[in-house]
Amino acid sequence: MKASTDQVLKQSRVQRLEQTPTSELPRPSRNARGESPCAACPVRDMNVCGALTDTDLATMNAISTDKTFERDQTLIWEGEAAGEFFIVSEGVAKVFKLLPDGRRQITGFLYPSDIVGLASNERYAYTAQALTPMRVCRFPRSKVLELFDEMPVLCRKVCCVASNELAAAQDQMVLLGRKNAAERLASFLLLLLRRKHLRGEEGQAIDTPMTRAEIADHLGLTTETVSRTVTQFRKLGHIELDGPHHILVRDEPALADLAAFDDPDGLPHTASF
Amino acid sequence: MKASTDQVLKQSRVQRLEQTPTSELPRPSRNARGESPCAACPVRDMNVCGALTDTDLATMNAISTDKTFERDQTLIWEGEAAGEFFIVSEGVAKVFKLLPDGRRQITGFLYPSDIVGLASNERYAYTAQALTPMRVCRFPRSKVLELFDEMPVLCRKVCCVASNELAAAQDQMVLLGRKNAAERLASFLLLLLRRKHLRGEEGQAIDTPMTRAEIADHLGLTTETVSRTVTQFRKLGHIELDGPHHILVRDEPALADLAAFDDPDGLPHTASF
DNA sequence: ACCTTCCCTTGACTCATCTCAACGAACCCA
DNA sequence: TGGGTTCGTTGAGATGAGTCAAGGGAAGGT
Repeated sequence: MKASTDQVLKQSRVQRLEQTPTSELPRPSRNARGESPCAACPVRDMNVCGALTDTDLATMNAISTDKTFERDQTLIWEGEAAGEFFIVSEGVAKVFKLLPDGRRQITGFLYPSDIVGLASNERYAYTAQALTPMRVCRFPRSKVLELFDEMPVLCRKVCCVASNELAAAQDQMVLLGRKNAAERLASFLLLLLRRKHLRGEEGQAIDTPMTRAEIADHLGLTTETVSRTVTQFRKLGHIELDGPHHILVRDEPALADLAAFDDPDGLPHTASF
Repeated sequence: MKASTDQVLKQSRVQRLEQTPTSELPRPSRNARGESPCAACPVRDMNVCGALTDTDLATMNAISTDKTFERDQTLIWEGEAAGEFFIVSEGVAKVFKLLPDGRRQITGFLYPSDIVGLASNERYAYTAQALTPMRVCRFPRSKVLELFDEMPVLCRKVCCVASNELAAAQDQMVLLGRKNAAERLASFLLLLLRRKHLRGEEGQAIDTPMTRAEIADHLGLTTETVSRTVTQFRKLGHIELDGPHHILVRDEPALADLAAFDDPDGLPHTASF
C-alpha cells in the first residue's frame, strides 16, 4: 500500500545522482526554459519514469502538474477519495495508518522516485505527510488509467512497482513479527543506506529527517526503545551520530549481521514485468 | 482462468461450498469431458479470472496447467527461480519467509481464487506450502508476461490484484506493529470470516486448517499465546470451538471492537484499475 | 535575551508476552 | 493393541520492551 519502503530500492537502473560529485546537480526548476520539466528531473531515469521513452514521458508530462509541499503538509488523507498519484522528485514523506485510539503505524517513508497513491482503491487507505519540503509530480488517477491502454509499458511498470512494494511490505512483516529491537533498527538503517546508494548517492552517512517517534512507529517500538538502541549501537561503534538526524554507518557488516537480512547480498531486486 | 460458459459461474461465485450439504459438490475434474476446465472452476468468477471474457479466458487456459498438491507439499521455494504463477482453485496454503536462525513469518494464507508468485522478482522471495490438499492453475510466468501485450485487461487486473495485496499487507503491518495479542487474533478471525463470505460461503463458522503455531507465526505471537487467547475468547463467549480447527464466531461485534479495524464497515476494497 | 515547545536521552519500574515445562488427546503405523 | 509423534492447552516463572518520569538541548517566537 503505499509507496513505501522499497520501491526505490528495488530499482536497479539508477545511475543518475551519483554523477553529481563532479558537476553540480542541475536542480529542476519547474518548466524552466520551457522544455519538459522531466528533462531536469533528478529522478528522470528512475522507477516508472526510467522505463519510458522520451515520447511516452512527454505524454505523461502532459497530464502531470508539479507541486510542492512544506514540512508537515499532507499529500493525501486516509479516507479521502483517491484521485491522484504522486511521484516524489525531492524531499521525504511518511506514510501511515491510524487506529481509532490514535496508535500509528508508519508503513513507509517516501524518497525521491517513490510513488504514492497507487495502492489505493476508491479511497486512500493511508495518510502521507511531508517530513521535509517536497517537490512531487502529480498525476490525475483517471488520466493515468486512460493512458494504460495506449501505453502498455506504463501499466507493466506500475505492476512492477506494486510488486516490488509488496516484496518490501513482506520484509517489513518479518521485521515487525519476528525481529527484536536491535534487529529492527539495524534492518532499518541498512535499508535507508541501501536506498541512498540506489539513488546514486555515495557515502555511509544517512540522514533521517524523521523523529525518533516516527522511527518507532515504523518499527513497532517506542521512542525510548529506539533512542536506547541507537545509543547502544553508538557505544558499540556500529554507528556514529552527528546530531540525531545524521547517522554515519561505521560498521555495516555488524549491522548486517544483526539485521538478519534474508537477502544476504543486499542486492536490490527488480521485478521483471 | 479458463474459458467457460457462464451459467456455472454465476452460481459458483457464491454459493458453492455451502450448498454441499444437500448436493454433492461437483468437483471440477481437470479437462473432464474435454471442455475448458474453467467451466467447472469454483473460482471462475473471482479475482483475475472474473475480469476476463470467455475468449480471454480461453487464451489464458491455453497456457495453464492444472496441478494438485498434497498437504505439506511445497508450491514454490524461497530463492528459487520464479518461473510460475499459481491461482488457487481449491485448498489452503501458507506463504512464509524464514530468518537464518529459523524464525518464521507467515505473510499470508492462500484460499481459492488467491494468486501466488506475483510478488516475485527473478527469484521467489518466499515459500508457499499446502496446508490441505490443493488444486491450482499454473501459469508460466514468461507466457503470462507475453499475454500482457495482447490482453491489456490482464495487466490491469494484475495491477489491481497487487494493489489489493499491498493494502492487505499494510493492514498486517498495523496489526504486527501496533496491536496486542487479543486484537491480533480478533483481526485475524474476522479477516478469515470476511474472506469466507467474499468467497460466497455463508455462516459464522470458519475452518482454520493451520495449526496454532502457524497462526502464531502469522500474528507475531507464540503458540502458547494464541492458544491462551483463543481460550479467553471462548470463555468470553466471543467464539465457540468445535475442535481446534473449527471456530464459530458467536459475537462478531465484540471481535470487531477488539480488532480495531480501520475499516469499520468491513467492506472489501476493490482496486479500480 | 528570554520563554516556550518539541525532541532526545536516560533511569527506574511494570507488564504483556515469551520461555520452559508438563500433560492429555488425536493420529499414525506396525 | 501399543508406542511414537504431533498438537493443543495450561501453569509458573523470566524478560524484553513498554510506561512513567525527569532533565537537557535546540529551535522558534516575541
